[in-house]
Amino acid sequence: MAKLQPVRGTHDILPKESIQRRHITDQARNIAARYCFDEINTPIFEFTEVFQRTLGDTSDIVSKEMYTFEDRSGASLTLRPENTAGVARALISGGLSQSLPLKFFYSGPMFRYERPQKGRLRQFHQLGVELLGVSEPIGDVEVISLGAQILSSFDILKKTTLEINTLGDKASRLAYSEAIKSYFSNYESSLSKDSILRLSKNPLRILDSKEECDIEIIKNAPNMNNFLNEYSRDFFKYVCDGLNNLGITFSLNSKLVRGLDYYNHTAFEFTTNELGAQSAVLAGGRYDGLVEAMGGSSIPGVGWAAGLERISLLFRDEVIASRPISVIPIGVTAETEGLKLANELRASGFTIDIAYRGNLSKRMKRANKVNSYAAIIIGDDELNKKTATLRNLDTGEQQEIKIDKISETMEHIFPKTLKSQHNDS
RNA sequence: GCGGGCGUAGCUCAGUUGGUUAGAGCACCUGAUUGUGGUUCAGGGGGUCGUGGGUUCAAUUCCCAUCGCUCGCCCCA
Repeated sequence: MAKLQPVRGTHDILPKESIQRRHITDQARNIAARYCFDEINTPIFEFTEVFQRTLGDTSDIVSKEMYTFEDRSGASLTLRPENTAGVARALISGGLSQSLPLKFFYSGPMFRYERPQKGRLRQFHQLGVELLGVSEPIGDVEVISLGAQILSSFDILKKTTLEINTLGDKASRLAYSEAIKSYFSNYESSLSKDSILRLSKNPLRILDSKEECDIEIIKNAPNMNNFLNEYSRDFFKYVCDGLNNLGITFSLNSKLVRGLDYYNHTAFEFTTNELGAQSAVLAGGRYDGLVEAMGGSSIPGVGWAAGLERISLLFRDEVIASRPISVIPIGVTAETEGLKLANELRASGFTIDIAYRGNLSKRMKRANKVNSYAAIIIGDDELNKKTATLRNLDTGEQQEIKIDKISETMEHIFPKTLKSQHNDS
């Protein structure tokens, strides 16, 4: 339809899907809370610099995927393409570094100007965690285990594979980067266009390439392991041992480099092959240099982000929608009484839908359509007797109840579990 | 940014080798049932056939362009 459409790569999240989304974020937030990660909310836009400086000019995100615009004062702003930079900025601008270590959970929309496809949108949603101020590898282990726990709670951990790698510390990474650079320089004429560019800007990224011509050359490239210094090697060993200790299975993937410049040491991805071209469900790593690069003091960090849409695609269980009680007034006086009654019941915790229009039959149909488990009918007969007719829509049983005692009576007839059955997520 | 596939009712889709008023199922509305839902039956509304142009006596159908969706490349959650 050439009518009003949402902007490309954006979607309306209708009630049915919203219920599922809320369930996912609520559950993730609760589990993160058990690890003592507290929720943080940062603005969805920042000064462009915040992302430019931290993600690195060579990253695809900065070079071609950011939603950047000028506001009325001429400042360059950018819709956040990810949230780690925003959290790091909050840490610096809020002076939070006084109370390290800090553990944050977040969820919300992110924006990247990409070609939409399955599991990839221009406005998408991530939830994630950041652990700041812990340079020890135990932090990596806990953060990864939190991710595994969350995936497991949706019963989708089994659909994923945890891949991990180490990029080493700064010194190791630098040494390796040099070696890679000189190795690939020998084959410059055979490399893909992208990789030739990477050669000067960010040689490690060549290892990530999926181009036929590159893959041949990558096979014999120097291995990171040979360039790790002792500290980096011990660090990674601790992480691997830690995961084994917790019974978290993983596979080593030395090609796992990660797109963003600020990563060092541990890099990991929970991947799946059930999402078409997109494989990463939850991914992250350690970013010890980030806060400093942004102008703060040297504060280490490790964290991950998960794609809500991707989790949602894997997590197919129907989340049960709410079941209300329908209040069905017939006649003007009954409507007045019905509104009062509905509000009283809502105040005591019941979920009430009012059937607005039509004769009794129509309003009963409405009650059935919204899946009510009971109907409270008020008409002239009832008004005269100051009662209401309560009909159980599952059994068809019907009884008269006194209007002035309706809340207590209802609480008595319907147990708490029924009353709030949809409010538990 | 680059490639492939697809655009017919709110949804899922049929259809036309170019030819009167374009179909089905589901959904929606009305009635059978003026105070009793789910099932059933009868009827009804809803389409500029994505948009613009071209070819033709005639285009939803063929051609071109464009927009959108979708899948993939790249990259990422």
